[in-house]
Amino acid sequence: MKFDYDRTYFDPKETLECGQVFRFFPFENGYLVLSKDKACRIYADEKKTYVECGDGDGEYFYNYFDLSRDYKTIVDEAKSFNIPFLSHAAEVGKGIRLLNQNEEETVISFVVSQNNNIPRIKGILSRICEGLGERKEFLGKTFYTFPSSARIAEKEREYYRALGAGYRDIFIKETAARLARDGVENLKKLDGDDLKKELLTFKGIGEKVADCIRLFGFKKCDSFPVDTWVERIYKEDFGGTLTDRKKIGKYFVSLFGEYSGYVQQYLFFAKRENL
DNA sequence: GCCCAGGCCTTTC
DNA sequence: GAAAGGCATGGG
Repeated sequence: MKFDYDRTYFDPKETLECGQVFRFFPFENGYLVLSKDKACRIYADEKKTYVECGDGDGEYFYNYFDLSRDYKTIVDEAKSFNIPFLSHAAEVGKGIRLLNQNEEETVISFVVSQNNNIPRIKGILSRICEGLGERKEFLGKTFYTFPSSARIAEKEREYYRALGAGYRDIFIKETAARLARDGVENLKKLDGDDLKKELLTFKGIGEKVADCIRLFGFKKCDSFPVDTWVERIYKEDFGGTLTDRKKIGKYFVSLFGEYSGYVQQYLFFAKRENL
């Protein structure tokens, strides 16, 4: 099946390239996007963005791309802070949408992300899926599903080392083991503060990764992950003087409240794309 | 060879 | 509680 949406507030490149997701690839005139065990094709013309997926997956991807939310309000709200760089970032990134990603896939993905670059993160996750996921086809193209936590936990750390995960090998295995043992449902029940506390008890999950997981995997929008790019934005574009990343994050959340996650994405995208 | 990447853990003070 | 060192790997 296929559906379309006004491109103004839903742009494929902006949504996929703003650092929230790693399993997507150039495909024809757009992208192939993989989530959990599903795939879709996404592309755009001047006016509209199109999503093509399996007949039973329309609702899944409508929700995945967060299409029931009004992003005009969010962009206007971001601009209303009257911060020049933010107003600019919200304008050039107004086609960004915060995805509703699978929780367990998000946890593992951001454990892999620490002290790492995006192309390499994508490669490691691809190889995990190729090795442990289920082989499927979509539009004549082979893809692999994201494996269950139990499946990931079965392998020894050396397996992930051989995939190029480096010292994160043990974090991947142990995090998956705990997710498989405890179940993700328990995490879903927690409120934002308790969720973060719980995430911080996982080895390999610190402040920044916990913020990414609670934002991208659990839609806690009062999150402002601070990585090297955000630290740069804070210093160069906000004239900030704090050096502690935790304090920088608190500062931004106190400023942007429930819009923090969206604002963070606009800023990150604009900075990284040098727009 | 260098420095950096959506950082975190352990040790030490 | 803060600061410093170590950590795997690949891209630029």
